[in-house]
Amino acid sequence: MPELPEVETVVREILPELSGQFIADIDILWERTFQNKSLETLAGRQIKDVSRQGKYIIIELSSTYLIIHLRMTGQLLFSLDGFDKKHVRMIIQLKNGRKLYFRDVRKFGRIYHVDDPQTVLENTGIDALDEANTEKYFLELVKNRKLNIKAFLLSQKYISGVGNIYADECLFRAGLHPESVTGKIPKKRIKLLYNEIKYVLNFAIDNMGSTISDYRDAFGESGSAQKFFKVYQRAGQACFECGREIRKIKTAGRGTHFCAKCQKKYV
DNA sequence: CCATGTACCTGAAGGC
DNA sequence: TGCCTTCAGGTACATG
Repeated sequence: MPELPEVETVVREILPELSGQFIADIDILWERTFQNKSLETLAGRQIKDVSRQGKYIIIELSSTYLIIHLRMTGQLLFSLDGFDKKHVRMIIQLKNGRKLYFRDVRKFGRIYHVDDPQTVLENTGIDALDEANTEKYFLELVKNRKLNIKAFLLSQKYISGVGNIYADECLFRAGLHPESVTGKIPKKRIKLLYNEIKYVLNFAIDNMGSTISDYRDAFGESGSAQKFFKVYQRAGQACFECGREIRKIKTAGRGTHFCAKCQKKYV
């Protein structure tokens, strides 16, 4: 479920709440959620920082790390009045008495305990919104690749953070057909795509992410960026630009929404 | 290198 | 009502 804007929203919310606090204990309610690759204990450690790379949340502790991936239905939530504990897979208890709940209906999400973040992040590309993802860098990544552009965006090894919703929205705005061959797209249009990626992700962050069904922020609130989708989940409806019916196909194993008139296919 | 299918899981929605 | 299929903000892995 959550892509870069949703993860960023959660990180911004939990950073001030967790920073400087100490972990008292953890409860594991579904074994596979917690992937322990460290010999260090967690109890008693202080939280130094909370950051993000792509869709990974990185919690830096004194000399060790917790790295969280929400996958499809994961939620990181502080307990609130009327909090539904159903589907809670892990609980991080703080010494100040607060608890951070990891709720995850489909059980795909993971919390890794590692001493070196690279053991989890080694195959993850530069974050799409990182300053290091410059236009020049992006043009180099795209060069000579033969996979289709939707698969390129969904892969996390080139740039990270873009998922199925925002890939479709970015491609629409850039006027690019999702099955275009990456290396065959004119430079000018790649530059346009580069700018749309930054725009779409930042716009979604400004709107606290998108909520389709499961996504909630750390305080249980929905996002609102879904109100502005131009193609995602609009199959059969009229394109806002030209009126043609939005189509849905399967690309790179995922449902893919696009306008055949507005999005040009380069092969 | 790239495409496709499967696996991991639960639940909602649609067809009959 | 119920049974069956398909689909879902993700990713790892196996196979041509």
